[in-house]
Amino acid sequence: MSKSKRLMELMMTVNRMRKFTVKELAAEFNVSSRTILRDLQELSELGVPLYSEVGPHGGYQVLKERILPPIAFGVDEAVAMFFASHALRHYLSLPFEAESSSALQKFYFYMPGDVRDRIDEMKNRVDFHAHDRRQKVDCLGLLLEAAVRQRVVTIRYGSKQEDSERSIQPVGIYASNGFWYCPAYCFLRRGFRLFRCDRIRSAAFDETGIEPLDHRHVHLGNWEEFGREERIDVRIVAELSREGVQRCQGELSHVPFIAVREDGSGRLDQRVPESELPYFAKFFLGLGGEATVEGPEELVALIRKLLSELSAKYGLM
Amino acid sequence: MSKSKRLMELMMTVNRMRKFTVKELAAEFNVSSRTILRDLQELSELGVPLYSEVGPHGGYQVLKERILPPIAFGVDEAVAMFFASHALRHYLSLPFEAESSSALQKFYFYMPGDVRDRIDEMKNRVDFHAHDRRQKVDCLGLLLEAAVRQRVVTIRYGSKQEDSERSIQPVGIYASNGFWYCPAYCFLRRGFRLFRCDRIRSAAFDETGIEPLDHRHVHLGNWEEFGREERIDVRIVAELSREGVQRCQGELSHVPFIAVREDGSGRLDQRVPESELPYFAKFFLGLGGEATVEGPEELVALIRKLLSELSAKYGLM
DNA sequence: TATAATAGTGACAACCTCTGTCATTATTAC
DNA sequence: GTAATAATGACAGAGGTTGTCACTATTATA
Repeated sequence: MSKSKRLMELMMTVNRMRKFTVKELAAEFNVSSRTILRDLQELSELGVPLYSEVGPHGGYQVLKERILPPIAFGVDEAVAMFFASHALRHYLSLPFEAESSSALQKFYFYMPGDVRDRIDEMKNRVDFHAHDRRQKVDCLGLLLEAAVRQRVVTIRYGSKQEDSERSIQPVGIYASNGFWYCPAYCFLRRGFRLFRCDRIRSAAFDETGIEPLDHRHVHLGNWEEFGREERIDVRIVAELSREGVQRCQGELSHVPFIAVREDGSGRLDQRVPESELPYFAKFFLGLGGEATVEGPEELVALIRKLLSELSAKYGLM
Repeated sequence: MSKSKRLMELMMTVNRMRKFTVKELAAEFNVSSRTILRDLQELSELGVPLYSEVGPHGGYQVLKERILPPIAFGVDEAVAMFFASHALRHYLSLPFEAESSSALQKFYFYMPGDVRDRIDEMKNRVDFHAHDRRQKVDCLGLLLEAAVRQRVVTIRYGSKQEDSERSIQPVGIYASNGFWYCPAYCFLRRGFRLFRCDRIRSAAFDETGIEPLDHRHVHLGNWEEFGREERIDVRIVAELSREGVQRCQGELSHVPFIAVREDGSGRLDQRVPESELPYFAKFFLGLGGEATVEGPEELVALIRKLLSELSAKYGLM
């Protein structure tokens, strides 16, 4: 094998292995230890961050900075990755320690000229928005670590009514609509609940010895299925104007079932958990004249109640 | 310079240059043409997709698949890029032709073992949500191309009231809240307007010969500043409950100015364009009892009007 | 049709780099 | 102390690399 090829393969090999000795590599590549030593020095000069320790159980290591081997990317692929990563700048807080901007700069810098040109062209023309939030969330890394390692976390949580202390076992974290959310098993409520990370005032791994539950099979994709047996559905029916249809499609978090007519108006007919009726009452109120709720009766009653409260507040009755 | 180093640099060089001849490279690297030919063949064997043409104006080219040279990434950097790109799967439509998933697979495949482990651990535990939408948008690529190349596009647009045909010159496109938006200069209204891409029923480059305007200085970051001279601000003041504060922070698209008190309640005091008062009237109505609007008088009047309409509709008066 | 520009191949000798071996030093765990 | 490991230097020989030259093939252009 020629030296150049050996160097390339060596680069990949040392990246694959956490730890290795010169002897091992010499055996693997069928060359002498002396040669491997010289090769490793050359890799070092090429930028691979090697670190060595002498003595028994010593050996070589690659430091946490790894070399990504040469990868063939199509222009569009590289561009897509670039803008996806670029979108992370909208997040004030990320669960990763490193700033993604450094990775982005490297990526950009090493890109072939025409890809870079393409990116430059598009730089101010494409974006994946996220709501910009001022609030910084410090606990993301801890929550993620807890989710990965199945650990219990004690948090102080500011819910709608008041602050409370509780122990949770996170399922994971996700960003949505500019906020970070953490679904977790709540030992207080004995069930899965959704927490908003910016309302977590403080968080730390549990020290009181609460035994973690085995929730390795629960993840972001399926946690909602667990512990929701008490859910009762009611059927909402509402008549929507053209604008009402558009706002429902835009603002409801789950894609609503709406039969849309030729002229753009439509009719919503959807089952929702009974517990969410207060939310929908306010939602349809916010649509003003664009929506007319026909059922269920409880929902209409809630809307009437809100209406009279508001009428009183604004001096109409 | 040693052969290995020359090969590495050669790889970067050919990636940087669109087109090149053997002679040029020979001059640049101070070696003979024969050597460069041998090197290029070796690069070819290593996977760089080279293509050559003989004759005058011939030469070498690298095909559109480019080789990304070795890059040193920290674990966190690679992880961040991975998840950012992973988030693109939420988008049914993207302005890039390539599927980002192919890039992601390559990226993942070539990653050092421990980085891959780290990603696997986190795979179902971190996510950047985007509202999942059923609608597919076909015109994204065209709009983006038009924005980059300063071209005029003729669209059929379904606005709040009705469908209409108009010529626009896109500024760019961005995804927000699950929808794609396209700010553009509208030749019909003679000003910049925001279009929602899924409401663009059809789009094509203009054929009627409308002269594009020079809007190269207008981009996603500043387009709102152009052509908004008629804007009149009014000052909204509202008292908010704890929940009201949270909903305002979550749902208003611009970060609102809210003075938050110890107990979580707060007071909003913000200037907004007068034209948006109808929107805010409905918004505050949707907050129900969590908000009490104190001013301006026009806003309160709008709310009262909505209230009495709704009261009539729901049989309260 | 001739000419020039380009890629591509083969051969060969000179040169230089790479490789293995050996000797040696330094460090550290056990 | 001993064994395991990295690190360095010297040297000779093997083998790879390079430049030159001669030649072929293709193609745009005058």
